Amino acid sequence: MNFSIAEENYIKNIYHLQQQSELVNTNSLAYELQTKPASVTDMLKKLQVKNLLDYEKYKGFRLSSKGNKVAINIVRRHRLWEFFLVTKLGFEWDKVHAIAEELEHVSNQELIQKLDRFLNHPQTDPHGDPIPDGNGKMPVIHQLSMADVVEKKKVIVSSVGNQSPAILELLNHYHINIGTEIKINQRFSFDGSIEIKVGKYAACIISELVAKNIFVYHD
Amino acid sequence: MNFSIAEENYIKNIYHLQQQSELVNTNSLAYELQTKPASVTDMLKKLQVKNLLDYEKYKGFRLSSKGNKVAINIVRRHRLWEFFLVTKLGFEWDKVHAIAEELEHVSNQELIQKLDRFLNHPQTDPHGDPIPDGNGKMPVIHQLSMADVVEKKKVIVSSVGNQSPAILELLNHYHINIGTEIKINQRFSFDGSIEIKVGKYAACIISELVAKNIFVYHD
DNA sequence: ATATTTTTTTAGATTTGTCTAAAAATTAAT
DNA sequence: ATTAATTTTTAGACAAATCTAAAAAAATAT
Ligand SMILES: [Mn+2]
Ligand SMILES: [Mn+2]
Ligand SMILES: [Mn+2]
Ligand SMILES: [Mn+2]
Repeated sequence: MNFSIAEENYIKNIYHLQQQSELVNTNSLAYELQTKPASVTDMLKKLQVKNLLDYEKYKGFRLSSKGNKVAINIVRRHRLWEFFLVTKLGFEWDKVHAIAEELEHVSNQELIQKLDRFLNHPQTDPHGDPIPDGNGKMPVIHQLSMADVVEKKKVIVSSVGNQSPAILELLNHYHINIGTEIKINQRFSFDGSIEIKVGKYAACIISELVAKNIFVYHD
Repeated sequence: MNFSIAEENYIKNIYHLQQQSELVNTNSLAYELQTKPASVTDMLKKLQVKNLLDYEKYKGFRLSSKGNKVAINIVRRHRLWEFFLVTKLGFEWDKVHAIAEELEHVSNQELIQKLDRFLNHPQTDPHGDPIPDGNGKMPVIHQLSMADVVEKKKVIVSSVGNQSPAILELLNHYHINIGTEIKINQRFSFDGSIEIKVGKYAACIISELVAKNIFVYHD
């Protein structure tokens, strides 16, 4: 079955919202898609008719198992293209989302299968998110963003999302490299900054933006 | 300026039809786009309003200079993606057109510029067609398909569009390789087949399909 | 020159996806 | 338990892109 770009964008965003809460509501999906609640309701009906959605008026909605499969396939395409854009074309990690948002809708099975092989079956996209395989299976990722690590944990830097000279300069200043051990001391909710301790250096604070771009191994 | 997928498909196909005849007519464009003449007329008006088209009712139409620039840009994207699909992803030359037909509409300047660099600024697509540069300049191509060579001409094989074992087996049988000198004896209009003479072997006939896939240097 | 055929355009309808404004249902507050 | 606020849905309109059927213009044939 083939879906329109609009349908695919709805499906994918429902999928993402479901990662946070079992049932999705009209307003949050409208916000996510930058559209109006009335438009969402219209589309929900169409998706329900196509058996992609479990939906009861006024009661919220969730993807059906069929809808879930479709969603994971779109996510797969999106993340593979993001990986391609960063590793092959040399894009910065923060510039690829908008482009992948378009590329994900080129839905040719063989294209994605060949792209996956060309990229050597990557496990995570440039933001550290897992790339589902052709059967929809998500790889278990041990790597995660430092912005998501709990306090008091010791971690080891596995990769850096942003390859720009600007962040590399900053990481150098913090004495952070691939393999560096970092202890998360405390997270400040005001701006999402985190106090960390790197090796034997004095504790210091990194911004939320920096934390998001440092990926670490977790035990 | 940004154009819809439908608009881009119209613009590109008008461009291609113009290569054969200065003025384009409604029916042939409708045929090319697999749509109805009435739909074409509708779109022509829209393109005229956007200054992409010189159009007078009942008198045929052609792209404006602005429309031409847009068209060449779409052609550039299409051919770069085709080149990518064949050389990087390992597609057969005859499978890439439909996919490039979709990819060409992902219109991000930086994406195309980086793709071009990644591919090492290719001059021709897998079908031997020239790839315009970022300024719309078409490279002068000395290579052309044997299906386009005039009779009595001697040529040298430069490349083969189709890399499949099936055609390679056949070319082997004809004693044709890269660098082989071929004389075009006669073209038969019934099926587009061509009688050729390869080296000192007896003259033989190749099908139009084979001829289209043999690219040659021309003096 | 008139009639016939072909090409092109118009008129009006349809599908998809969107919107605003108003109504209905649900949830929260008094 | 009413009232008020929020959320969701409906009703009706609109733009883009398409279609069919009919009218108009141009090209061709007699
Ligand atoms: Mn998208
Ligand atoms: Mn991502
Ligand atoms: Mn296209
Ligand atoms: Mn081509």
